[in-house]
Amino acid sequence: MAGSSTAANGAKASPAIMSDTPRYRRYRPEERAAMLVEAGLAVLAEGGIAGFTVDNICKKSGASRGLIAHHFGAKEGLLAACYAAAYAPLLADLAPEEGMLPDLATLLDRLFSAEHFRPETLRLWLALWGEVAGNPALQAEHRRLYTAFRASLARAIAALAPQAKAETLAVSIIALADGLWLELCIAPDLMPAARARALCADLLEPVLGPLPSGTAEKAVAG
Amino acid sequence: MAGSSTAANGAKASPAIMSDTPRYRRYRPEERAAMLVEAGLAVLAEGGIAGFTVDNICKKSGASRGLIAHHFGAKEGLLAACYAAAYAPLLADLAPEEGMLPDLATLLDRLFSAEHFRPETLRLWLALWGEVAGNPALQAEHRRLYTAFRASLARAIAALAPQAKAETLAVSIIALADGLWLELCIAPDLMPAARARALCADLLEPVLGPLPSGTAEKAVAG
DNA sequence: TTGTTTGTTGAACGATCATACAACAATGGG
DNA sequence: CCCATTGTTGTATGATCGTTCAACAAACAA
Repeated sequence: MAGSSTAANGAKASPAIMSDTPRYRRYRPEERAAMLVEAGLAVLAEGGIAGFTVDNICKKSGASRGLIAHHFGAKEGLLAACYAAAYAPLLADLAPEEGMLPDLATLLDRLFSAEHFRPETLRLWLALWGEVAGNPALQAEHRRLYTAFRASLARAIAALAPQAKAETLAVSIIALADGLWLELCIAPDLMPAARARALCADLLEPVLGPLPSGTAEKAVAG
Repeated sequence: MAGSSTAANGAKASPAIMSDTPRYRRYRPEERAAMLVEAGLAVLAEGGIAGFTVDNICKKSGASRGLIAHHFGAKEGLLAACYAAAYAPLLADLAPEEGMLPDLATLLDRLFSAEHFRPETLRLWLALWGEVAGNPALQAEHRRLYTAFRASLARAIAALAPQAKAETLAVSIIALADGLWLELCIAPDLMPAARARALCADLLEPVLGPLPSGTAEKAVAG
């Protein structure tokens, strides 16, 4: 929409009317970056990594082509930012504050909350995981975040059942959640969040004993 | 390498020497199709869906560009064939023959065998899953194959422990395997096949009782 | 109002993509 | 040996990709 180097400039309707309506809005760098990240997450969820194109992202965010390079250096920089942005809410839910950790049943409720456990989110993760597999920088970042995630879970397990193999169980729980997530995406009607949560509890209770809100009610974030 | 419509034809070294060395080999359609599928699986494993290009596939298989369209209509046809080809060995391992079903411990050994449980294979699945999520045709095919897979597992569980919720457990086992597969890809050194198998057994044995080859040895296909 | 800063624009560019197609040649039957 | 069949080739084509960059204008200070 801005002026070009051609001669057909400034000839849009009436110049007098044009002058007081801004051609675009100027955002602070952090605001614009956040807009691009949000658009990037949206197109990843819609079309996978193949849909993560400059055109799609800019159309979705309302920005112009040049902005991705301007704010993130290149498309890959935006992808890394999208990755961090996708992980952030999960970590925030599972370890809200330093020192204060929810109990295991609450963690499971949040992990399988309707907010996280939905096809849209999984599609996003599928696209990101595929990239992580071949991108050392993203892989290192994933390892760092995953470790923190697992540690929170392990501490919650240890608090509930000191005799259990907390680290090992934490690994299994995350793996189970990821796998159930996958099923949700393939057959959304057969794997709602509540069923996934119940499946997880069924497998855990023989090891850890009954979990407070195992079957129903008292859902914290769902 | 074949002739072109330009005038610079037939001028390769010596025509007399050329005449007895075939310019290319002619395969039966099914053979060539299999070669292209194999190459497709390879490039998917190496570069994800982004690496699944006509150029890459043809270079890998030694064929020329036109063959994908000739044998599969379009690139998407080849992708569907690759998907079926990726699922086939898993199904063949888990339900070798109609009527004759291995016991659960053997099934787990095979599911977590070194043949299936390796990063290369996961990268392939990651790429395919990402496509399945947005492709109704692939999604239907996945559902069909997955259902057969789960049914085999459920029968093996029912044979071992009639009182268990076989279908539910089968779903959980597959989800757990998928999630552990994912971890393998992210941190191959931390999640070898044997550890994944052990994690699975740890979670299952409190429900099903001891599994024959739970801890070590007697690996069937690993 | 004027000038400076800087976030924004979009056309241009070369690379790469999937596909179509007409010419070519390997193979096998005659 | 010749001919018909048909699997194979690779150029041509138009679309789309990520990136660059010089011009532009919004915001703000003076």
